[in-house]
Amino acid sequence: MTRSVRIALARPLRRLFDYLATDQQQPLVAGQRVRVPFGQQSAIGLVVDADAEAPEGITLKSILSVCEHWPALPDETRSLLTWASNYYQHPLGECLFTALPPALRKGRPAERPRLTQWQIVTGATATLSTNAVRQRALLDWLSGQAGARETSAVTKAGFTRSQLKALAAKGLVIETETKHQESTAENLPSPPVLSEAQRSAYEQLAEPKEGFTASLLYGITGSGKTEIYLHYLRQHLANNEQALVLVPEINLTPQTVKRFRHYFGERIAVWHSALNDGERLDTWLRIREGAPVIVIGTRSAVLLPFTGLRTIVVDEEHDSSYKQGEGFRYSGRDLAVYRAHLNQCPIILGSATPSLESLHNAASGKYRLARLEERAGNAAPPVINLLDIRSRPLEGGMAAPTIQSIRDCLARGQQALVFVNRRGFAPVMMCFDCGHMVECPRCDTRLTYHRKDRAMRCHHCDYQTAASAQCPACKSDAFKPVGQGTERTEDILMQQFPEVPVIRVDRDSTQRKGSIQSILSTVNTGRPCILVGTQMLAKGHDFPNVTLVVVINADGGLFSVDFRAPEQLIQTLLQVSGRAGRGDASGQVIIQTCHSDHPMLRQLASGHYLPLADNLLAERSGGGFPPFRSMAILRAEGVTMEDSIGFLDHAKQQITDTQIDLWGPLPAVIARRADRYRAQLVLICDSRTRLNQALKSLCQQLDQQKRKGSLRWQIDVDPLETG
DNA sequence: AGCACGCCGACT
DNA sequence: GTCGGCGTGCTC
Repeated sequence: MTRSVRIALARPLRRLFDYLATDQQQPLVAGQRVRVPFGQQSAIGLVVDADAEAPEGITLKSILSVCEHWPALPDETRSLLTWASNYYQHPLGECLFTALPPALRKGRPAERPRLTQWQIVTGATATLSTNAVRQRALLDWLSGQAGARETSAVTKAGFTRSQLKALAAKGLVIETETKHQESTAENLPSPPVLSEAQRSAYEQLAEPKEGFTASLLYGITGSGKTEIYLHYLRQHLANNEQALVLVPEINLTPQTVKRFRHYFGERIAVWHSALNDGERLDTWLRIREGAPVIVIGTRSAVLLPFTGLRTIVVDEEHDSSYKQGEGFRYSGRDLAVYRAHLNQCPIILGSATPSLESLHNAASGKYRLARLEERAGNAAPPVINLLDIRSRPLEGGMAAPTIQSIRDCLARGQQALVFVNRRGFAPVMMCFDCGHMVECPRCDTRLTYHRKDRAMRCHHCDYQTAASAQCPACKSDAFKPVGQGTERTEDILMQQFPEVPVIRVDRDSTQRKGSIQSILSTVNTGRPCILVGTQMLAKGHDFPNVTLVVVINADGGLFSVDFRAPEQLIQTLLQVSGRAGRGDASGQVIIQTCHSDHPMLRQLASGHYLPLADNLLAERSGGGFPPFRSMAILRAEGVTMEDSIGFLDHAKQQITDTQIDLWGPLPAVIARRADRYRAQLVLICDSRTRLNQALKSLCQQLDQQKRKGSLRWQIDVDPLETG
């Protein structure tokens, strides 16, 4: 019986490949990177099993080379991904490779990029030409620095690599290489003192000596959860141990990092999508080497190669950005819980509006619950008012009492925040004579209007076209945008309040003007102003002088087809309400609605999340939805709807377990996207294990069967969106 | 995913 | 008569 090496490749294939190890090579171990021949080319592979039984009837090829003599992926990370591959039914190779930084995926050496420093050459005589303005400035800046500075420090000061190179060529500065070293014993301040309420919540958290324990930290907005995390890390993390702090994309701001650096200095490592390949490789290897880092990162940080992970924190655990929306559709939060389990270490899940999943786990005793229901400092909880806007005239989406409240707020010298709940809402172009709306030629969507560049765009594909002044159907001039996009509201506010700045914060305005920080500099002065915006305003940012929050339209999520919509609506409304009155002045919230008698909204006005969540959980239980049952969706996308539905019907027949309920197949809510027709089959089951088994065998069968090449399918386990 | 092989339209 | 379109099949 011959032996072979089983290898995973970064290909969307639900299978592994076997190779022969050459004699002169050292014995391989799982997790090692190798280069192997694959088809007509070569590829980087990861060893999954170094001593497998060779398959019969195939002539195996030999491994070409070994990238390094140690496993790039440590055992624990590999276990995590192997589990995830099985749980999410995603090919193992693709799962393993998403945990490698791009440089290592491409076969680059696993070495930390050189750390170069630059310093002035004393006594250099070369002269700079008078037009070398930036080089002159750089030279001045460098001579003002004590000793050599790293390249990153130079670029942070506003200079460029090419300016450095130019000065080096003239012999005016010199480049030196230094070694990476973990800084030792910095003199760092103790975390801020905890309040009575914070201390009591802190004491309810599990301690590391208890092994794997998940704690759900329910702390209302403004209660100071971050201070609790800081204390916990300081108290329980030894100097040689690693920790992971997951945060939603939007919350990973320079301020957040600065706050952690203040208390943990150079131990803090940051991981997010904006890092370049060099930075990714450097941070990744630092973690792989076992440096005692505290990583603050977004979703993908849960896949980093820790070897001494002892504490995990997931902040805003309910946040939907923890779920990857395509490809390897993992939940960063759920993988974090599994990872804590693998490491037998504690995990803290924090939120002001915990997910129903986590609350359910707390209720069933799987998680322990720590409650923090007092705001830090002097801040009182905001008062929430429902304003019924039925048969009230609106201007830019706002009723007269709303505008009056904004006026009063500004008159008191305070700031107002106007939140446009635009989930599924955008300004579309409509003809007021014939009612014509412009649709995307490739999708079942309407084009949205963007005033900045007078363009109409599809939010679901890359289609765009110039906006016309007349209705394309009847040539009427009454062709205008309708809806309550932020732009319309901004207009009206500027008309009504010409004396104060109106600051719009949404994806458009932040992309155009750079960082959200610069946009918010006006807000930070504390002077009266109005913030108008979408989701972005609801989380993360602290606006001490905002005392009034207006929600333009709360009703979007009340009657949605998506079973998660009510939960998301409540979470968003409470999160945005939490922006009001975080300083000394108390806050007020106005929620405009056409359903002020809706029980859910009435309960929301009391400001308490947990009773609301209980009711929502009861509804989920009654309807047989998650978290009481497990759900997965099989999605298909083909050239015609018949192809997609036909494929799903066929798949449906292959699911033999009668304990699995099958809903559909049905066309997706947006049935046509980029000229492809989408449909889905929902699978739901009491037992997660049974569902997993069924999905596994379904995948196997579907992989084997021939089908139209144009048909694509995918599985989404624990889907967030069921449209 | 990539790549090759394989059959049908507009071009030097 | 060829170049190239992308449908189909294979990769240890």
